[in-house]
Amino acid sequence: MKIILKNGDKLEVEEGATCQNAASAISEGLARSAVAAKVNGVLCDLSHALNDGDEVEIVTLKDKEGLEVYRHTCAHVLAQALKNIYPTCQLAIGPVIDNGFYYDIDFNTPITQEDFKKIELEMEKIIKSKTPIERFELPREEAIKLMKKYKENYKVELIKDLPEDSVISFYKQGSFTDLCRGPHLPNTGKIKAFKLVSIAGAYWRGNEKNKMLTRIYGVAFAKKDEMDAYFQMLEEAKKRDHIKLGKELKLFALLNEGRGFPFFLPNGMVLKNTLVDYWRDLHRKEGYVEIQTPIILTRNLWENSGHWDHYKDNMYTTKIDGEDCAVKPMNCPGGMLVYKLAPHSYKDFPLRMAEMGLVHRHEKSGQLHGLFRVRCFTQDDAHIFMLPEQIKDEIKGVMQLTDKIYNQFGFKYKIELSTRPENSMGSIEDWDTATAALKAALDELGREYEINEGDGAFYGPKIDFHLEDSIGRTWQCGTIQLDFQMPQRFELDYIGEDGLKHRPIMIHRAIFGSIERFIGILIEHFAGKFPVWLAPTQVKILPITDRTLAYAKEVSKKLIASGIRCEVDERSEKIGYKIREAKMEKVPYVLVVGDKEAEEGTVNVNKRGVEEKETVALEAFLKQVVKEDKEKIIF
RNA sequence: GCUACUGUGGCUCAGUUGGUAGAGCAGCUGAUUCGUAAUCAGCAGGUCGCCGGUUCGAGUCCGGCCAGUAGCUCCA
Repeated sequence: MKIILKNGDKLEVEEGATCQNAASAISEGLARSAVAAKVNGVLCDLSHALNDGDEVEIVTLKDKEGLEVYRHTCAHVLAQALKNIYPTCQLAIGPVIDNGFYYDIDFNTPITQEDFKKIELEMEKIIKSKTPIERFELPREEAIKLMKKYKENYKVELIKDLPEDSVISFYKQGSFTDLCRGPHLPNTGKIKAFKLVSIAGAYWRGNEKNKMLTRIYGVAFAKKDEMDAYFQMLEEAKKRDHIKLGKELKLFALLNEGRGFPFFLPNGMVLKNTLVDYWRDLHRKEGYVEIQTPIILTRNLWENSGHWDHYKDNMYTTKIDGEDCAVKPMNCPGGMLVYKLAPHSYKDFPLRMAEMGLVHRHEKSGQLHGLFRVRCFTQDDAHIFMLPEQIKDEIKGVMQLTDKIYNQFGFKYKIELSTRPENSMGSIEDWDTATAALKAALDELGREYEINEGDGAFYGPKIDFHLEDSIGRTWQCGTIQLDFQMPQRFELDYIGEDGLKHRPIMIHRAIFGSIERFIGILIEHFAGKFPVWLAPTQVKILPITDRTLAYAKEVSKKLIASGIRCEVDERSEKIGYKIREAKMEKVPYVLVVGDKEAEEGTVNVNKRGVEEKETVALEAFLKQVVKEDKEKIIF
């Protein structure tokens, strides 16, 4: 028998010995840390039998796949523990997810988080027993019989969905057997760090018409300290929660009187307006024109756009003079009407039409969440009308603009390209040209991207941007979508060079996505410590005694005249108290002014996040803060 | 919408086995004029999410509703 063993360094060790399975092959190769093996490129158990000439690769907990095997085994240990404690519960599915696993179970007695301790103890017991995990296979009918014997109705249903002639694999650990594709750890003792974290309802097979099962979530890591780091990250995320900070920093309010409709308070309004100003300035420079279309429009428009048929449940409707109307859930139809106001020539293209549009959508109550999911929000929409040969350059332009904006906030991001789905509209040629143009734009810019085959909207291919915030979470924000539907439904046209009518190519794109949501992300990304140009209050001036109040006001006057958002704390409090408060408000610059400063015409600068304070001439400080505001510097 | 949990003054929370609410911060008034994360004193502020039930009596027990949170589903 000849086995070729590859370790992490791709060092090849040839073994002429008698390796029966992957485990023994690997043990010859000095790889104790193996949790699974790849035999000829296929992930399998360490117990997998080998044939002459097989190539075996070690999979450890450092590999993504290894960690998945580990977490999957955790799910089985959870299932076994549950069966031990609640013998009549029925198992559904127990897959691996980011950071851990879950198991969906049909309990006949309600369970709560308080039961976790008991379950975890049972899991510990199973882990300590180091029970071997063995794989066995059965023909389909036998498999169904076995699961019927165990009264696992969900498993029976799962097997019945598999092809007639398939061989079904099971994994057995002690008295517990579960239907599973595998692979798994060689024994339960390999699990070092896990914790059950939450409980939730989940529909069987994700369909809301089916029975709701109980889902138990757990996390699992190769080492205890990795798990600790994970929980630390969660703590940090909790501190940054935008709903909490929004309240503390008086940015916005969520009230019972307007569920899903956020109130923006003065501080939050500064954020919003600053973002909009920034957006407007950039778009003007990029050759966009700006429009505004009405919030309420008549039913026939929405019928024409297709929304009345397909989106009505999410739309707020009303009657005006007896005529059905709807509040816009999207800006496109209004934009189409603007396009149609006048005939267009190919010479008008590319026509870039932007709209900061306020849209309303009736989201179901359980889906609302802070500023992340609301019922009214502002989209930084734009529609670009163009010739087919302009697609590539326009996409490039939008990509570069997007890049500029995301960099402004220090976001890293990932790009996804979604291609034609099955139920697409428009000709295959159109899709091919458009998709090729999107690819060409990405390639020419040298951007890395993932392709989501068949994941485009039915009306066109799209590019999505996923932001990564300062603690590693990702958010879908920007999108560039080609739309073959709207121009057709609204019969848009232009006169080409040939004097004939043609249908324009149209994209819609958004970079922030929703201003409200983007603000929520920014709050969490910066943990409320906004860069100078965004900070609601940029400078707070603290007079040490009432004697220096006049000087403080003079300083403030100068700053305000230079366009800086500045406040004076006029209260007769001690300086320590004022400092504390200003710091908690996360103001970027706190200026302390006492007799000394008043006399010299200086300010004592306390920069956020910097321990050392410095006393500088007022003019010098003014120059610096104005520069930071204008140049939108991030720190 | 579904499942689980939560809901006490502006905020953060306490409230014992059911005996008609308590603190700190913030606010207001007064004193203090002080050099880098809380000066002192006083005052005011709540029909305990809403509705109903059990009880002599409910913030506390039961039911319904509303809202929030974690998920699920949804986001043409």
